[in-house]
Amino acid sequence: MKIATWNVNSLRVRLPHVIEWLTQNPVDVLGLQELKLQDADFPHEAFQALGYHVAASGQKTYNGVAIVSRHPLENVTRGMLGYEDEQKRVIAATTRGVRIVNVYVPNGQALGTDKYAYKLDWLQALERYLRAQLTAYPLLAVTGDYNIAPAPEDTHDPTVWEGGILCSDAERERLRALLDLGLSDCFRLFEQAEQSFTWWDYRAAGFRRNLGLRIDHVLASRELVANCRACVIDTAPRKLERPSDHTPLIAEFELPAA
DNA sequence: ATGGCAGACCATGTCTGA
Repeated sequence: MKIATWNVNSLRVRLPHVIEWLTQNPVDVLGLQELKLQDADFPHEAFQALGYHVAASGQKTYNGVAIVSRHPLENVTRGMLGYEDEQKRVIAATTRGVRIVNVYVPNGQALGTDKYAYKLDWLQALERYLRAQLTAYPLLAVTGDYNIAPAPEDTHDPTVWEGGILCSDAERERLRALLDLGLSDCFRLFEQAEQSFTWWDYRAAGFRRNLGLRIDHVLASRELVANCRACVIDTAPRKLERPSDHTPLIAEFELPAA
């Protein structure tokens, strides 16, 4: 079972890329973030035509998440129970016995801002939410744009990023708390090339110069991670005309017989 | 030292992103 994540930065603009990518990479599950469109405008037909099922939670202009799945989606939920939030950042569903939680973690803008406080509060709510999800669903994958680089080596230049937004101690502690629930960062289960990133700034030729960050992750529960066979970044879509600033990350699992 | 690009919106500038 292949489970992928991709922040598309406007599904309206990126739909051709997503459809082409799914055609070339027929993953079982794809978590999308930053749809930037309302549910009424979600392009269901394009995914149906490829044989995919979709559950979405969108809003106008900002945020928005969806789960695209080759197999039917069950027990779809939107948002985090007990955490009121106008911003559409969480969607979850079960497919083939695996619980998928797909998240778009707040950016946080800058340390000390209201948005930063919201990010830290939101991450605490995510911890509570995932603790409950793990209890109910031992086979759990959490896909998403976490907007946190876990360690200095997940930035192109620690002297630029360390201590700042996406790399502050408080953010990393919140991510660590998620891992401490019994989740693993699938990417680091395997030997990887140095300077491996999932996001590059549009400005200053960031991608060409590989000035990136690794901020998109697939976390897997103990029961699921035992069956993880690979985790790779696909930089191909970042090379296309009018790309998203993020590129897909794919984790592959050998599932125990149902 | 700063901004640099991209997307959305009752747009011709402003907000947000990371």
